[in-house]
Amino acid sequence: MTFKIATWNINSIRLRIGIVESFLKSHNPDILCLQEIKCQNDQFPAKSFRRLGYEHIAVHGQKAYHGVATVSKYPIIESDSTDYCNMGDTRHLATMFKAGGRRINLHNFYVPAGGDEPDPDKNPKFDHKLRFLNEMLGLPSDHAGIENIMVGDLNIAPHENDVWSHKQLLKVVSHTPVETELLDRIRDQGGWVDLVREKIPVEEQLYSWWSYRAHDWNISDRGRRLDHIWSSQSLVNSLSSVEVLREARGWAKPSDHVPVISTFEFN
DNA sequence: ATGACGGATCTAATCCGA
Repeated sequence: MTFKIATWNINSIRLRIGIVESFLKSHNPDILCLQEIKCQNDQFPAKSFRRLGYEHIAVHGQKAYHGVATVSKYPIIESDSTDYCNMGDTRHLATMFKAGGRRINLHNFYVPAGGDEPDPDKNPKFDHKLRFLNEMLGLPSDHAGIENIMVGDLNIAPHENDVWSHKQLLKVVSHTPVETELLDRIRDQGGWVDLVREKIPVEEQLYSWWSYRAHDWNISDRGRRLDHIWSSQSLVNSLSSVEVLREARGWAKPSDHVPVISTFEFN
């Protein structure tokens, strides 16, 4: 039984449903987790997904900002969202799947970006980001017989080779030590494994986001790896491949993020 | 200075992203 899971910060699902459809046709994931859908639940283009065989849909949207959705070819046994920081915003969606004898809970996250100034006393957005991450510290990868996968836009590039210039980004939100160390603690305390770096050596530069503001994103290549797929240690042996779809940044009217894909083989 | 842009909304000018 194959579980091919993709995550993609789409930056408006209504604007980009066309490239999402072509991505689904060309790469055929079983499950797609979206962030920044930027619409309310009843505005989500569910019919487009159903037409392509994604009959199981969980949406947690809001007007204009944020919003996460998980669409699947496999049945979603249950879904649930947690309101991190009690802000009433839509940044988390958990969906439960059965895979053979396993029960797998898939977390779809959109962690706050954190604004410009990396100082929680001066910048409430950075304070929000740190409080959100601190609440994620309690999240176990393996609990009561349920194995977990975590995907999404975590808005942190943890390693030196996850950014185009480690030195130049040390004081830039997304790569400051307070953020990267907190993300390491979330991973280690929860027993999570960074699946993308299991397959693509940390010595290689790897990005999943490039700014819209660059003159030529591909030539300047000043990217960051903000989008992640983690799982419990118990699922690592079932991981067959990962892919970061860099080419998607060059598609017509692209998102500034590209899909990140992991494939599991369960027996 | 990566930031020389691109979303959604109160369709004009503003807020937001990272």
